Amino acid sequence: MKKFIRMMKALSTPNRVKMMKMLQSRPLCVCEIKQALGIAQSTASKHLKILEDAELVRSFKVGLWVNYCLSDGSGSAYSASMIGNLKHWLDNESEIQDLNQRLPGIDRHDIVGR
Amino acid sequence: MKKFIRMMKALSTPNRVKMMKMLQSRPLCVCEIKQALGIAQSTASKHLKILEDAELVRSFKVGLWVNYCLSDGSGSAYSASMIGNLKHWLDNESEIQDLNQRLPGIDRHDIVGR
DNA sequence: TCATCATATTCCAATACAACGATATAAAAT
DNA sequence: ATTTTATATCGTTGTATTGGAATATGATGA
Repeated sequence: MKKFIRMMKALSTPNRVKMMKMLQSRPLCVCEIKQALGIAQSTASKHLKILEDAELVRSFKVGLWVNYCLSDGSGSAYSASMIGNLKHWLDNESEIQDLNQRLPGIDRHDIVGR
Repeated sequence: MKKFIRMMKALSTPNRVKMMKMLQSRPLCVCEIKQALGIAQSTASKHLKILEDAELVRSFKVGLWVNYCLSDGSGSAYSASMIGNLKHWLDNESEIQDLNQRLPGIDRHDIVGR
């Protein structure tokens, strides 16, 4: 039950759902996500940790960057199912379409400081 | 997006998830649910309203009682999917098994006052 | 009409959560 | 070694949520 609740809570906030939708396009680092959503870096980092704890996302370091990508779902049947559902859900939402449009123009190398 | 978030929030709390699992067995009135979960009547009523707003549950009056049952999902694709998933999810959880065991012994006619 | 019963609503306290700024950590580059 | 860069963590603040007690609503029955 705790795992299930953790997953549902993780996906109960627009910014975290948006992160999931963005990660469907490609792996992203924290600063790219912060940039795309217009939130503080600390906020982005904390949200990603919550998604990771829910096994919805995994991370791996590449030099200074930490890349986040969708989990393969092997850790939790609930998460696997939601990851799959989200692939085709919410695509018609203008908030998501706007994001998908901006995302290709966002590159970690172009992002200034904090 | 708002509908989706509303549904996820609705299912982000153990007591509301338990209500969904109980309603898989049979329609229940507020006092039966309050009894099964050991919570205040006002709390049960409020939770059920949240589930109803998320289109996970619907209600109909039968005399003084208000029966709650699972929604048929026609109102929201997200809710329909989650209602379906919940049918086979969480059945192994001891919290849910305990509930299912107690549920047959709970009858609205035997529940005293507030 | 008045009392009763099940439910809904309101009010309040306690807790949880999202967001930010500031600081700490850790890996590269100089 | 020191500085720079990306990320993580900490502390705080405002807001949302949960839960219960008290009260209101609405239907039924005497």
